Amino acid sequence: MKPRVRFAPSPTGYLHIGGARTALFNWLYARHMGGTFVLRIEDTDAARNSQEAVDVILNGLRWLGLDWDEGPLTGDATGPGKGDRGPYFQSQRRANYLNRIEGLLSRNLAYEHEGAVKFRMTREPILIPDLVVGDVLRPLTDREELDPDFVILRSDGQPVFHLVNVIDDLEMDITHVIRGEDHLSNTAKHIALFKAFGVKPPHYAHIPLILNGDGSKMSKRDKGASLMTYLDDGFLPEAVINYLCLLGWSPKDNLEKISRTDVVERFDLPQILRHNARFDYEKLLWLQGEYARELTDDRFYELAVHAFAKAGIDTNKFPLHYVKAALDTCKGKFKLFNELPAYAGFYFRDYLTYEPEAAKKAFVPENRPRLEKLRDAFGKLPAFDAASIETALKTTATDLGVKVGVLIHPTRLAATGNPHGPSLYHLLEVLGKEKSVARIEKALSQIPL
RNA sequence: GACCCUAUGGUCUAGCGGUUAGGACAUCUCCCUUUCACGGAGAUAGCCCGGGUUCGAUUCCCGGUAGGGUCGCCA
Repeated sequence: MKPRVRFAPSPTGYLHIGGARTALFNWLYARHMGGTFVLRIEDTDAARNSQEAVDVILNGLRWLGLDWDEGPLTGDATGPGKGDRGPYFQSQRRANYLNRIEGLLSRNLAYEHEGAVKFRMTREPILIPDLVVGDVLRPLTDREELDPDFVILRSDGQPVFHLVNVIDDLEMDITHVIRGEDHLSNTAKHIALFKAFGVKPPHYAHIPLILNGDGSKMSKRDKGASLMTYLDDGFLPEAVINYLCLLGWSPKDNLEKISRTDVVERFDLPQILRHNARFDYEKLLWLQGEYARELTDDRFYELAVHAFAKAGIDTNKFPLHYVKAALDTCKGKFKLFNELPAYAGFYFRDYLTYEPEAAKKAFVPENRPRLEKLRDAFGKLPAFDAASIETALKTTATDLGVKVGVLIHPTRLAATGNPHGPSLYHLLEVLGKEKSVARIEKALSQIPL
């Protein structure tokens, strides 16, 4: 029998990076086994839920490329879904829950208490067989000893998480529950409920949690806790996916950069690690650089243009060949797309602000005659291509008796405003003779006499 | 407080009853180079502590410590 797994987030308005990894592991397992990946929205808390909050989840999963075989098609809880075990919003499944509760009440497995309904929890320790952790024997805690029974239907008429989660897993024929380790202890309750419904519980696989870089627990407030911050910062989904795969799972053969299809081929539950992992932003950045460098031109242009637009720079005002030529000088030189406007905005702006520290060093009186001579040399060039520019600059340096760096650094600053950037000769070629000379001219006006 | 899970360099990890404990990120040095990035060469750095089992434990067992989780009419 092919496994059926599910990702069952609650729409709170954001998608936790740990939740994204849970979704990823479920998706990987389904794809590896040829099973079914179900997306179910646990929106029982009506006051807190909204279509926008659901969209955050759907968009996050889509961005990562984690497609679901069954689940909602839109954020509308009453809207259409795909799959034959729907609806896939818990808010639409209320009748099922009430029926199940009736059943438990009639068999005296649950009872009313102060307007709520409580489940008669077994007093015996419960064995939780876990595919990652192994067999876990979970006895009652001291507080639970006092009152082991727990509420399954609130006095306001809302069924609680433990109940609806179990009922849906049961009715959706979920075979493997892959979820965060924070649910491990609660699994005893879930197993007891499955037994009360006369059904064998699914297989469980509890995966370790993701912690902050300093080892503290990652809460909503922590930077980087939300998946969308990575999208907003200009990360590539393939980099995020790759990194997430490496957190708590290992291909075991020293592979670091590994494609999604290779992971699908290798992924299995026993390889999941048992201990929590700290989120290493630097390593994610490294992977980002790896993937950014091998982007196809078309995708690179698209992401770059979008990044500029987000920063208020409309590249559509420039000829397409100019935009492409400008972007070509940047590819592989930066990592995050939201860094691009600062890195290469000079191509699309007329007024530059010079980086103060660099300007202090470069725009000094002794550089005035040097830049003047270089400006004249550039002005006389018949063809303003990178090779000619390089030759002209080197010849000028030789004539002046200085190292090329003496000319290069002030020229770069004059042309871009920054001490760092794309290859100088290539960026000047893209800017063209007129702009290049004009920018040197402008820089000369900055130099004190 | 009780219960549960976990423990290899700073971080992610591989590994094993006997290994020069492997890789990656980060850090440092050097090379390449117009800057940055890339690439190349090298360096620093690790088996949480204490018992036990064993000829021999990083590896197996127990205890401690530390981190994380759970014990809600939150999910």
